[in-house]
Amino acid sequence: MSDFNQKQIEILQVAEQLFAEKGFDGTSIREISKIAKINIAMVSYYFGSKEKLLESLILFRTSDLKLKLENLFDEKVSPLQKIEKFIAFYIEKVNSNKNMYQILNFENSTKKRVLDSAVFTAIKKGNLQTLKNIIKEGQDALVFKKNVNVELITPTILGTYFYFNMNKPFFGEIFNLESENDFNDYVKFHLTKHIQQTVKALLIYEN
Amino acid sequence: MSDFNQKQIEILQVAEQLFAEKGFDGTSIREISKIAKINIAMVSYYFGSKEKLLESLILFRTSDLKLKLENLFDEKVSPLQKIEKFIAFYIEKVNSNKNMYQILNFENSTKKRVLDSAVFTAIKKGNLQTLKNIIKEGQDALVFKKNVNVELITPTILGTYFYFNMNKPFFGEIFNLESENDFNDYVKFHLTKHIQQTVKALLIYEN
Amino acid sequence: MSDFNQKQIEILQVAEQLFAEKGFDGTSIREISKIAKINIAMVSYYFGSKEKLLESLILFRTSDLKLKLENLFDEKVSPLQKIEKFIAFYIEKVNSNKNMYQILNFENSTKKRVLDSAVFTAIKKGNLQTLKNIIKEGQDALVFKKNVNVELITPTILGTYFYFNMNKPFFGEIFNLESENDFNDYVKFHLTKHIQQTVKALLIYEN
Amino acid sequence: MSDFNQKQIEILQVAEQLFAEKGFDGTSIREISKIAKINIAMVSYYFGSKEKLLESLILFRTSDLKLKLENLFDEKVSPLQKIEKFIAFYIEKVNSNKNMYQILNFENSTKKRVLDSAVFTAIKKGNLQTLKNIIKEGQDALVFKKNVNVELITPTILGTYFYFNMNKPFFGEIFNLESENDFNDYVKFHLTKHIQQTVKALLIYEN
DNA sequence: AATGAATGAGTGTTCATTCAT
DNA sequence: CATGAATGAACACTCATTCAT
Repeated sequence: MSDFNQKQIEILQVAEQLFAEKGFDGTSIREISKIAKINIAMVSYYFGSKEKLLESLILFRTSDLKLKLENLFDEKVSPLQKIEKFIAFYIEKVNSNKNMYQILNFENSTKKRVLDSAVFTAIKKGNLQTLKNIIKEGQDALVFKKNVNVELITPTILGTYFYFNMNKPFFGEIFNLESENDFNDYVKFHLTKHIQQTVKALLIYEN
Repeated sequence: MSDFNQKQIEILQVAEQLFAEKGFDGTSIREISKIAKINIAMVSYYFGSKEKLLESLILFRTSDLKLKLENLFDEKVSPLQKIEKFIAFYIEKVNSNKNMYQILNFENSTKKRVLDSAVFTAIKKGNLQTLKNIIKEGQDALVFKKNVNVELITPTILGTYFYFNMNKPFFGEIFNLESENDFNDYVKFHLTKHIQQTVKALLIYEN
Repeated sequence: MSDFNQKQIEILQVAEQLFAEKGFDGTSIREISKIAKINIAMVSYYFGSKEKLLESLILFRTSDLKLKLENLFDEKVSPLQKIEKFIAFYIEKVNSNKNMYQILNFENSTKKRVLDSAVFTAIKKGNLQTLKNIIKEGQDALVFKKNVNVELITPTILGTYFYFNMNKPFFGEIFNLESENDFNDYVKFHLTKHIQQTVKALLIYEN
Repeated sequence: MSDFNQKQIEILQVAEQLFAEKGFDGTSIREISKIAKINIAMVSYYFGSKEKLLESLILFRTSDLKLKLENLFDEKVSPLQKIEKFIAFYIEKVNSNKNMYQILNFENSTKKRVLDSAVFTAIKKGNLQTLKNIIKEGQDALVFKKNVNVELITPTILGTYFYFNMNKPFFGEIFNLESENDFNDYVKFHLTKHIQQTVKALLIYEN
């Protein structure tokens, strides 16, 4: 799937961690090389530059960001169940790639670097289309109402998750989440359910 | 309200803009001083250090971040209308302070700097309490259902907005928003409505 | 005449010396700052960059490169004497700026950097014109012959000097020149005379 | 004559070109290896080091630098004609090895590297002796005058050429030389003649 | 009260070279 | 015999900060 060797992958993993923790500009190559226990020249040697390291990292993780749901929908399940599965799947995917999403969210907001948005736009559009198909199916089956802004549902799904994640200390205090494990469990069992409830209500309730 | 002089305020405004655009680490004091047309030494002189400049900036803007809704709820309006107002008010506030929120969101995610979270926690808790009061009122009036995770509603409200904002290029393309004005109009008229719909559905619909 | 302060001038002098000795690329900012006993950041601080240091150096010395001969020719002297004076003056000027000429000669040959040749072209053309005027005068007085390629006389004058200078070790051995002083004396008394003889012969002798 | 294999010769040729264009320090092994389409390690492998590559290059070209005039002077020609031939031959040789001379001129001026001057001294002395023989012959035949500094004639011959060459842009403009071909033609037909005229005048004209 | 001058530490990057294979 | 992988040292340059005035 990727043509990075073991050393390169180690560097990418360290970089991912640090970029997520401290931002791209807040992370120095020296720091990466120190933690990854490699020579400082290796980053330039392997990736060309710090910026290209970021690009490589994105490339390395991009395949992980695509939702692979095709087979998920072969089965005979109701649109409602499909929505639930879609959300659970999406949140789980994002949560298990949270470092990468943290990086992308920030670097995307920044006007400094222009990440190759064509790739991401394509992924987003693909995911959006999947969602649209499910909703269309539900609307045709008269289960879902019609006057809903489908494009804004993804912001609600992911935005809820990201906001929760960005304010981890706050919600950690509120919900008494002490470990990374606690956090992940909360996401899996409560946050996901909340988002599912929210979206289902939006799709079903007429107002 | 604040004890910053005119020059300091100018610096803070430039810093806010640049920190939002390029991140804290991606912005140099040189750049700030150049744009603000002040001497480089002035930042350290006025604020002590770059880090303290950020703290001052947060302090300077913090009062803007508090929702001032007290008087809003004196009137006799239904809980549903109150929720709508609350959301509209919240989004409008956040959108008009988006640079500051952009900075806070990122710096908060970062493990590098520990912003004085006591202040923000207090603000967040205050806003949360306001929301809780409204919902309690609606539940008591049997308009809202009971099994809802109130603490996760703010993530839905703000998260939807932030995700939309962070992916401005994507949604700009989808919704054909060409100017900052178009964007603000879309937020005001469509995104706000979507969030209101979503939260109302969640609060009312039983599932 | 120049707007460089004392520290800057010191740096320029050290840079001139080192650039002449080791070439621009062979000289590091570290070395300059060490010898000039200044902080390494000062070069960038004062001049912007290493390349701009070179430009500043050229600017600093450019005025020295112009032949100021005007007053020299007010007097009633023969064209032959004027040629002799011109050559003596030119060689003396070049020899006392030999470091600068060494730098210019090399950097000019190099395709890497394009020194602002407009300035130098102007100087060269000015000097050439001075020479042309003298020769014209001699030709009008029927002292000098006509079929001479005036433009190639400067190459003969300066080229002879530079070749001698570039092969200092060789000629030092041949002529037993042991010190810088010996060298300068040889230039002043013998090389200059040789060049004068050469040019005069060329201008007078018919072949 | 040389024990360099084809690959080594290719490297030497590329190095010669680049050293002439950008100087020794301005040229990186990476660049050489890229253009010569060889592995970076090959330079060190074949030549030991970058510095030794330069030495090898000089060694490789040294034989080209010797004037092979022996057979030229078997014939019954006048000293004047011999001088003319000597100059034409010398200039032609130097011009066709101009890259190498460019390198030597610079690296010789530099105090950084001490090129094995014994070899060059020998060559120069040999060439000088040839010239001396011719001039002696002319003086004995009472064609040339006696009071001439023979050792300074080579500086005049080569210096004129080098100065012309180092200021190619300037003379290109003056003489309207647009291509390398134009330049070479000018050297061959006009510059050479000028130098011949100059030296002949110096040798014949009494002053 | 304000600033120009200056600096040490740190930045990303390139260098020639080495070495295991 | 030849080379891809790797590296320590050095590179030019920028950083936030200090300090004398």
